[in-house]
Amino acid sequence: MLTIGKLGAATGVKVPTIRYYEQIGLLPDAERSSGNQRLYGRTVQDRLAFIRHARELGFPLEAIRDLLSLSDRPDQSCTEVDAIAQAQLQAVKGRIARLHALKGELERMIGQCAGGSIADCRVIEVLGNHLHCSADHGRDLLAVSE
Amino acid sequence: MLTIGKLGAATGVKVPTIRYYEQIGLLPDAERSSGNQRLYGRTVQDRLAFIRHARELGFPLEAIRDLLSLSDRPDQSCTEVDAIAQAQLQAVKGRIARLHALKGELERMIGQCAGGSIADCRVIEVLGNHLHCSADHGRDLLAVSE
DNA sequence: CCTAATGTCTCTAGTAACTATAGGTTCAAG
DNA sequence: CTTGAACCTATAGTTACTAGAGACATTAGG
Repeated sequence: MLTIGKLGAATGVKVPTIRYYEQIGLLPDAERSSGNQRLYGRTVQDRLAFIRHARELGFPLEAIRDLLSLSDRPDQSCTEVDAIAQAQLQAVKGRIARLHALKGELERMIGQCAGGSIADCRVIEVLGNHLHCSADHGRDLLAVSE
Repeated sequence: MLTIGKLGAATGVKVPTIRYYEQIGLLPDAERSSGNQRLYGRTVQDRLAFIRHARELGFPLEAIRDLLSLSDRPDQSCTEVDAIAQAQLQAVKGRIARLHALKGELERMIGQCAGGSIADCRVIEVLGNHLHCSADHGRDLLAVSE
């Protein structure tokens, strides 16, 4: 059995975050030692590793809650799980494309900045102009959960 | 001159968000009509469009504040400008790298989810297993602020 | 065994960046 | 001139944590 600190070290999740996950019901209420300290077994460690990993991949906690409840009913189709992952992938692809465009603008700005004033800087103009922008202005799935 | 609703429609920013941006000083205090309603001109519209796009790209409001300060003071010395731009460029590069790793991970997960039942679905297993993961666990993949 | 350091406990409050609600005012169409 | 949409302020709620205070538990060294 691990204390909360050991569990945090083992999974890379901070101690207050573990307590927070318990509080919102993402982890079960922990067993307690004689001195009222939380104790964790392998099951909870695996569950927390899953949460950690899913969070790193940008899944919001509610999506993770869904995934965890789905995995408790392993006979159902994984279409729903796949859909969540697909949505995340689309959002990520869009972000990469837009960040590449911005990277180019910043690099050009830094180059131009070598000798002059920034009056010529086009970064703000470009970002402010829809015509120069490849973004789809629909809802950004990742924007919510960061 | 646009009302706040028209401005929101023109830029894709919700009305309460515009008022919030004014409140935190990201937008200037708006002109008011005789009936105390906010009125906006082209300058503020451009500024808000810039904020919208920068937010889509994941920049925190404080970074956007920095970027805007460049356009607010176009005579600013190039040294300071260069430092801010370089910092933003580094942030963008880091985000691209992490998003790229994330993209690969999601694609692999989806590839392994062949549409069967959850019992066979690799997505959940992959998410729980660090050994299948190429992500850098030292840092939050999606962390926005550097 | 005692002590000091570290770890853990609960609770509250703070953060970013909004979003929603309540209760009132103004504007534009019919 | 009325009606309904859009606007106003102010407050509170959201997500996913993070930080702090003050008290109890555990562990390593002497």
